[in-house]
Amino acid sequence: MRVSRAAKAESRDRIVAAAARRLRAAGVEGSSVGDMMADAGMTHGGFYRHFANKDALVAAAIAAAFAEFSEPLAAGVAAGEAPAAAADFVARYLGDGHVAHPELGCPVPATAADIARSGDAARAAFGAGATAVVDALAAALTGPRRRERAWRQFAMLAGAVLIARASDPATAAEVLATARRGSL
Amino acid sequence: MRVSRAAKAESRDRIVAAAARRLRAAGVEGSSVGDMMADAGMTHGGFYRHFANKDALVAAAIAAAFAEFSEPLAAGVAAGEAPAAAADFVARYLGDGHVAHPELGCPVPATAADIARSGDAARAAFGAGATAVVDALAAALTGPRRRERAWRQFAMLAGAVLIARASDPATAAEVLATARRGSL
DNA sequence: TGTACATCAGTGAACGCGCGTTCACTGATGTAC
DNA sequence: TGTACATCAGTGAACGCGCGTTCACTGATGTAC
Repeated sequence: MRVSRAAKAESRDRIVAAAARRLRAAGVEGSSVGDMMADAGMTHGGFYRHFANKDALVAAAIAAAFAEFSEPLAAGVAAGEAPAAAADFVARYLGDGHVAHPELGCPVPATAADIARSGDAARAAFGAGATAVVDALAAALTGPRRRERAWRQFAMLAGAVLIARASDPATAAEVLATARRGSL
Repeated sequence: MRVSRAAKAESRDRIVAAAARRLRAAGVEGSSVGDMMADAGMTHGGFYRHFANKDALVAAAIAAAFAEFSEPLAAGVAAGEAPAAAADFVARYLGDGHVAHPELGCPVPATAADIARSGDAARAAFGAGATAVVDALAAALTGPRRRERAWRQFAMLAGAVLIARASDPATAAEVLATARRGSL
């Protein structure tokens, strides 16, 4: 049963969106092609009409995950409200909801270690996504070396959430409270 | 062919050491029990004489990896040379060698996302390891809120290396150079 | 200290299972006239 | 605009493979006397 070009494009979007969520929750090796296709409402056999292999989907999903997660920040910056958007981004990043729900969160703590073991396409998408976040954060800063300070802040946020998710509750609470108190 | 108690303890140490390296290089799901046993010079069947299951080995290996990686820092602090030891630790952390060789590096960027999906034992070992690093870094600082500043610095280091490993070369170079210039 | 036997560390085959990928098939869509 | 045919999105079975774990077996170690 062939499907229209528009329907195919919608299928692809659903696969990428499903993958973007599942990859953040379960990791690259913990997310099977069959799982992600089922999340998108299809069976696994049709996968290769859309992607050459699993790696290609991972690369597309990483780009989509960055775009989705940083959309409010990017929109605020585009609207000329960079400082408020950046403050909201930091508060959201260090919030309990973000720590508890990696599937909707930043791709850095959720997927970076897996992407480090992936191909060039996924790494390029990852680098571009991280750079876009830092560009937006830098737009909210004033004074010298804004871009450098944005990079260090983003690295600190990602490291804090990464450590919190992997630690016992007491350690997680300590690193998060500390990060919230001093967001650089 | 039964083996002496001392030989069994040595076998266990070899398994844990092999796992500590392979888990950092390949991740939890990318490191099979058979691979790690082969690294330790044994076949996979004997594994369950030492550990109840793969999760138990992961927890032991995380503790060993933290101890191995932070040993120079801990030794320097114990010798009363905390500031020099902390400076060496930061330089080593952000060095090209550490970025290129996760198998001998900090467990945070290499394994945290996997440990976040593991059981309580692995998370407890992870939290204890991270806390020990921060305790040692705090010993090198002066002034108020030393422990908080040590946590933020460690989170920034881990985030920077995590992002660098997962990004294209240009982005990796930028985040590393930035982290080196401002280590908080 | 010497002997007889129970224990158990390590081996290698086997288990059920899920993985990424391939393929024959279907029928609706796209295209050529 | 209508028709005939080629295309191809999606299905579901199948492939070879590696996974975590179990188990019967071995022979050296540990223990009881």
